[in-house]
Amino acid sequence: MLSAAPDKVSAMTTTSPQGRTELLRPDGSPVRVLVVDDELSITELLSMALRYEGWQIRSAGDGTGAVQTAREFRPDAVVLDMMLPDMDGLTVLGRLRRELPDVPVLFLTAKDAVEDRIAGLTAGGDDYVTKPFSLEEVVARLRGLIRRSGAADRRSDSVLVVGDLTLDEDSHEVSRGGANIHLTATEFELLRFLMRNPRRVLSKAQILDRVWSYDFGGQANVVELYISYLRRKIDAGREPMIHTRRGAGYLIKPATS
Amino acid sequence: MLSAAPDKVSAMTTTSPQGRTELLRPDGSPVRVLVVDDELSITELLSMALRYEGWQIRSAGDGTGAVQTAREFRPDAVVLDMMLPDMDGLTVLGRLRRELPDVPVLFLTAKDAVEDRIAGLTAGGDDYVTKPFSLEEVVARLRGLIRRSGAADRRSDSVLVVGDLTLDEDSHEVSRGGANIHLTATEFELLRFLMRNPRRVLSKAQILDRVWSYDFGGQANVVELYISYLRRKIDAGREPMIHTRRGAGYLIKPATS
DNA sequence: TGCGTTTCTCAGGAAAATCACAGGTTGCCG
DNA sequence: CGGCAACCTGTGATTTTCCTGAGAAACGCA
Repeated sequence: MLSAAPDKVSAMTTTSPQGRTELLRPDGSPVRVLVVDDELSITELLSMALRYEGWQIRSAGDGTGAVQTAREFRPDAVVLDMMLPDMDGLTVLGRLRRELPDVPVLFLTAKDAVEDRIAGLTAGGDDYVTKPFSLEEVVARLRGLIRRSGAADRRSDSVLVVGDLTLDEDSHEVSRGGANIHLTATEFELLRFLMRNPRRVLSKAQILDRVWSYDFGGQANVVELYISYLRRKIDAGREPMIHTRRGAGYLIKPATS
Repeated sequence: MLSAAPDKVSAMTTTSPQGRTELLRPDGSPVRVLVVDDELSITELLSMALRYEGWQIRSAGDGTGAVQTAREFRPDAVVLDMMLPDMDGLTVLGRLRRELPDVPVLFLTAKDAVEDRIAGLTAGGDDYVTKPFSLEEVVARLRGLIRRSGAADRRSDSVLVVGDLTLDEDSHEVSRGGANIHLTATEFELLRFLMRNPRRVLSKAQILDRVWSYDFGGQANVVELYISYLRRKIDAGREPMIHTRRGAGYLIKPATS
């Protein structure tokens, strides 16, 4: 096997004018991701979200198609549903690996299947999320996988910084002005979403769509509630960083400005 | 390097951004490992895990293939199942040795295999693990073999340190703040895995995949249980180093922070 | 074989997180 | 300034996640 894999992604990053951090391949071309799921609604949802990340997406509805597409598309990462109509998830994995030995895979599994036997899936550096998932979660995991699969440089990529607020995606640690802040899982994901889009107004609908699972059926005011929680922990006493744009949404920005 | 011992690996190490220590060959190229087993699922699993260590992997399904591959791949270490379809383990070993006199070999044996026969073999600096194995165990043994086969410097590499907690991979000694701590085999492997990934959240699935045998079919809460055991021994009374990230996993970090 | 150790299952309970609900507050408009 | 819509947040019920004691089974060793 050739070591200098031509399709390897280095953890090169660039920051777009909007302040969004994007992953790019060494030659500056967009990252390529293959999405495999038999439910069209899922592939559509994922494709849209991942395209929004600036990535190039292809999708397949079964194992055969996945392998075929992988062969010519040569993705940098694969999102793979474990429940496919034509073949077992592990079989697909094996065939994918024959085409692309080093490609990282993000598995999608049913919630109750986790206990059964996901043996060894995360051992090779791969990862998984359970259905129903939130888009932020999928994107975050994918970014992690891609980052780690490339040249293992750039640790700073796992840390988001806005003003004196920092969020470490590896250790899940958040601090403002040096002081550690404990966040719950949902608070963490919400803050991550805000911080990945600094100085940009995010509507409640957008937030709901990205941070909460796609099957969330609750009241829209959970967003208000969690923004409230975050403020208590992030802005408590200090100059506020989380701002409300009445009728539009919320945004985060450095305190001093 | 070309003249003296072209395939020799010095125990040169480098520390990746994540804090993981990697083995490298003197010229900076990745370590090469040949995996030999007739069960495809085993070679796949091992290849995945070892590749994740940053090593270059080739695999073979029988003795003939192993010798052939070894000839041109010239690995720095070999993982060799003693039960191969075409020839006896000892025969394979002999032929391998003719190709690569100094390469260290990690034997895979069935649990009930005659142990004394293996014991004789490992006298030459080789090592073995019994099936079913845990990936952490295989990786650790391989690292040891490779480290020892190279220039015999850097034994300090076998000691992991996080804060005032130290773990010696060679002697299996663990101590915190000078005080010796006795751990069982499983506790030791779990702690080693945590300490090899300090300040990094490790999910229960990840831990299960690396620390427990690949055929473990039990409840995922063994991880919780062993974390509990470790805390009793490591953190007892002291400032805790093992932390729970609810809904995400566990991580270890120095107490003072 | 027998005994101490280790591994693991099971289950109860504690703690934490999530979210609905509802009343209070704020900003905006005429 | 009044009224309305949008937003904020206290309270508590429900659910999820985690911790740990007790004991059974497997193991290791003499």
